[in-house]
Amino acid sequence: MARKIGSSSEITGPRIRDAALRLFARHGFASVSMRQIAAEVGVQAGALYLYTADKQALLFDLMQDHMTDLLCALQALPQCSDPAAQLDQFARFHIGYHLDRPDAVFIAYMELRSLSADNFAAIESLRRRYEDHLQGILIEGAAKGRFIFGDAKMTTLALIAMLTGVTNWYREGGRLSRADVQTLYADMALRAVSVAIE
Amino acid sequence: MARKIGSSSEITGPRIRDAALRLFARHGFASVSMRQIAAEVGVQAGALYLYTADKQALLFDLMQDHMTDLLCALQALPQCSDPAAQLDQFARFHIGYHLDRPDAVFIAYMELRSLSADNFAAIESLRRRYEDHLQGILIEGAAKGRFIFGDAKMTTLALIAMLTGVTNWYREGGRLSRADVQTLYADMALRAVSVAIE
DNA sequence: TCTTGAATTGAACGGGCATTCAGATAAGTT
DNA sequence: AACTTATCTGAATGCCCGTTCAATTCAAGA
Repeated sequence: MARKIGSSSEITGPRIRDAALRLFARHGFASVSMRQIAAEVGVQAGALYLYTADKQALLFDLMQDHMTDLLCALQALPQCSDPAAQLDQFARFHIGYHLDRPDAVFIAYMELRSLSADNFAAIESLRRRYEDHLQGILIEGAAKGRFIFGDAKMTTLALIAMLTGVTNWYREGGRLSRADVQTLYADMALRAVSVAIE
Repeated sequence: MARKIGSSSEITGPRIRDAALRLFARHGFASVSMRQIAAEVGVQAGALYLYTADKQALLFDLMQDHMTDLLCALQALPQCSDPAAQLDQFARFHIGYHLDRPDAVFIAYMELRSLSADNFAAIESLRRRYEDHLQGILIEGAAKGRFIFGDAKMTTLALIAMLTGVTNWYREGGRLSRADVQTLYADMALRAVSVAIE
């Protein structure tokens, strides 16, 4: 037997990417074999190579799409001029976006070292753009005298690490709701740069 | 040829653990082969099994020793009663300890999913004890009216994620000194729970 | 209905994997 | 110097890896 009934690239392609995303997130890129991904989709390993050049490209595409989508969604946020409102919005956005895509986020932070040098550089530059957005908010807030903090770059990285950490423990249906978590993290971020809350 | 000149378990044992620590941190547990570790030490792969039951035990021992040492060092800190001083001390300790052992820390946070179920539970329980220490400081500070925050458990995890994030970017000899970084992170932690700085 | 090309199989390739173990050699002890 | 024991080799075992490709079958347009 060869071509399967009901088969089409519009179905198999996304199914491969979904399976790879889930398996990479759960077990790690290096531990997942092409055969495992294929089995999840219900095809033979060879069929994967109609949809990706190789395993590395599969990982890179997943990461690049995630980062691109993230930057797009960030761009689409409504503008506001008050620094505290901007930081609050950023924190809520980051938490919400990350809680919606736990697997993609996990991969984007854990599998950087599985990328080839070129691919790593490409992803790092996208990530850098995201960080720069937050850093811009912090610097503007400091210039306007609304924020106080020690070092803009370090504070940026510390805040992003803090916010991203939510994916390590948050589970749907737990003690705290999504909105609770967004508020609590946003408030912590604001206080961390000396904005009084309540 | 068989036994090598100058060979002894007191030398080879630690060298194997050092090599494994460095290689696991750099390339990931799943990507590192026993042959690579052996080559780093200058010995054949079979010799590793005089020092570890298998590859999984090698990882587990590294992680367990790291967590045990961390808890020991935490215990050894001088006691103080002021909540703000306690949090400041904890933040400085965490940053300093983690900057001293980047490889061990990296493995302890990245390779949890490479552990067997039993080993994972053991490491998680050690990590839980560390988190509980910080949570105790936060709860006591809130009870004394010195700290304000939304939720103790969540704040604990957020602070630890923020502090641990330092290992992602700090490099010896960079723009900020070790002491700078400790001060900046400690101040952010304090502000995040509403303690006024300066 | 026939033809074309998209989709997939299944086998094969060369290689690396963790782990085991009999045999060999050096270190240490008497 | 002789003996014991700790240490290590090197080959072997059985398995899984990523990737390729000729052959095959289905879908869809003419």
